[in-house]
Amino acid sequence: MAEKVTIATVARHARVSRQTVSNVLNAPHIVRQETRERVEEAISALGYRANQAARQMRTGRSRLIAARIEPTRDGINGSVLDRFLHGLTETADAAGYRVLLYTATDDEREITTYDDLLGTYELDAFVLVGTKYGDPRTEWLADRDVPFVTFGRPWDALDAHPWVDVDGAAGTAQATRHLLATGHRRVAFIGWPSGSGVGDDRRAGWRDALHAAGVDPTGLHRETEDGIAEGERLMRDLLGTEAPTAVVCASDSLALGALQAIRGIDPPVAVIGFDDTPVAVAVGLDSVSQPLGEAAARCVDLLTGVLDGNHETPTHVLLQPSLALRHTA
Amino acid sequence: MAEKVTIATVARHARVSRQTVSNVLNAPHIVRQETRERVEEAISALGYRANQAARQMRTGRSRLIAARIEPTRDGINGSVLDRFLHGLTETADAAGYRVLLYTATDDEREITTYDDLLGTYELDAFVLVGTKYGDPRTEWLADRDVPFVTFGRPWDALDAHPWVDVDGAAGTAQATRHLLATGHRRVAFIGWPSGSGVGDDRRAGWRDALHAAGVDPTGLHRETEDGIAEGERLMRDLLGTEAPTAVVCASDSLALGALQAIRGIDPPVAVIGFDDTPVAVAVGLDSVSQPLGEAAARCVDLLTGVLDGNHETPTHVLLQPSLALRHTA
DNA sequence: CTCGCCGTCTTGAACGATCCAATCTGGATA
DNA sequence: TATCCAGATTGGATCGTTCAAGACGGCGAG
Repeated sequence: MAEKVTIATVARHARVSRQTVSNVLNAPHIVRQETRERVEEAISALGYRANQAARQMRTGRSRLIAARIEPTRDGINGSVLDRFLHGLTETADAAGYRVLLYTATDDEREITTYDDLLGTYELDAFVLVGTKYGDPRTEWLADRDVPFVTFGRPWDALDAHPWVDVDGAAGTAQATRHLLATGHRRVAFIGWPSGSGVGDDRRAGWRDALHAAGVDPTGLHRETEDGIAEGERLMRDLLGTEAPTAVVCASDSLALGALQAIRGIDPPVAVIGFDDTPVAVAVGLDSVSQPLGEAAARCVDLLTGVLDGNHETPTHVLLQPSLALRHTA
Repeated sequence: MAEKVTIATVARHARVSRQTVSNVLNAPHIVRQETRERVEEAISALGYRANQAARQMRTGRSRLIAARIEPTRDGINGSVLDRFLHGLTETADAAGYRVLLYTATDDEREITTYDDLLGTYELDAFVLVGTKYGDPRTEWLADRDVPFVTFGRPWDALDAHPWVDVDGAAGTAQATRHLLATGHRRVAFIGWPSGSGVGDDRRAGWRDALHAAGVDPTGLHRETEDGIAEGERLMRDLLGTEAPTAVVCASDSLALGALQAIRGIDPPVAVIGFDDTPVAVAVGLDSVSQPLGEAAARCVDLLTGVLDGNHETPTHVLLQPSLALRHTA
């Protein structure tokens, strides 16, 4: 077992002082080129790697970003988080940061966890996925000047903190326009009850697209909690009245339920879901696809912007979704 | 902003020395009860938290465990990892460890990443998900005496290193027995080509269960790469010959394909998948369910056993899966 | 010629915890 | 009263890095 290679080993090897080695790493421009090259040579020859703990102790920065991994709620939508996390890890890596996972069963515990992570690990930043109106977590973090980004807009105060989001309204609008373009007029919408920012946004996209096309949306929409069974129930309900010929859903779960409700109906009712989850891919359901990798990358961009003191970076990013067309619309 | 609370602050507050505070934290039994209580009181009054970087610098241990998050291969099976990671985070947390994510596109890069993580962050251990025959990664880690556990057996040398796995053969056997018990005789199997430990294991479970029931499995099995389209193709192929009345599949992807192939056939062919992914839940597919939370917990157990020098813990854990019955069988 | 400045490099101290060896305390024993 | 001992406590050194301040030589301006 070779002994540990520290900055002192490198310094000895390159016949300079510790500080000069440190400067080569952290402020290369103040070191003369010839010296710099000698040091860099020594670094790679010895396989030196800066010890993060020691660095952290001095600078107070851990180069660690915390992200929450949730208890796989629905199962269907859980995979969105999975893809987001992967993107986050990849981009953070490239920026010299690492992603630390944490979980919590409720908001209060989550805040305790923040305290813990900050206190013992000195985390640099947090990434929150999904926030609600008046979220206590963002408030807590903001109060303490802890850098953080949310994936999802703070609907009640868009300028409260940095965020990255996908334009849900644009997604449902795009889906609706696609259906209109293929000849449908009675395009329905199955979504969530009013009050959730995300749900309202997605419904608005559908409504606006219909209005723009001169179609009256009255009677063409239903609201419910998320879930396959609920989607099926509401779709049957829609079919019972003046049946729509197509439907846009606020989630793949709802869309999957709708698909089950229309089985066997001819001509087939077109269905478009939201999130492009693996389930949608599996059953060939058309769906609005969120650019999750891109979203994760932007989260990291925003954070590094704040962390590296670059205040010129924008603090809000709204990404455009795309339509994954298969064969249900 | 209150100034930082260090071990010295606590010591002053409790009118003892730093070392005594440290002893209260790391070796409580050698401190007189009265003193200990005074120190503990000071700790909670001041909200003191041991600084991990400082501790790590002295002890060389980071209390960090690395886990890989993969690029969501299939999408369907990706969610298995998601659930596993959640369990890992939760259990590690309880044991005083944190989970750090990493990714890599290929084995070579992954090993470079190990080197990096060990060098700069001094990671305590690794959790690998899925290993192949003669995996270079496990070899590299073992060579350097880095503690690690795999979720998935090293099929070529079961004693090579600690592992946790789910008994796939038991799962397919259970599925097969269930089908036999409900009156099926011609129970087919759609799996992966020979050579993958996991695939061979799952096929063996089916075959053994048939043998035990006195059913000849000849002509009742097909092999292919994973995927929905492949599952559908092979199911049609099976139907073309002496049609089976039920089929057990090595994955939910294959099972989903099989389901599409048998649509409209009466009496319906029973289908059972493997992994109990969200897709299976969504479409009501019966599936063999792996106890992922339990598996993650056991991984942490094994690691802490090694890390805390407790050599009496077992090094292999084989868990039993269960059958999630819905309505396709 | 001297002074100050700049670029380059070096030295000592500090971050907050743990380990080690030395010291203190109080009670039992000679 | 002096001695000893075990248990509890203390101060100093240390981990590897960065920060702050200073040293050194050369150069241009006064």
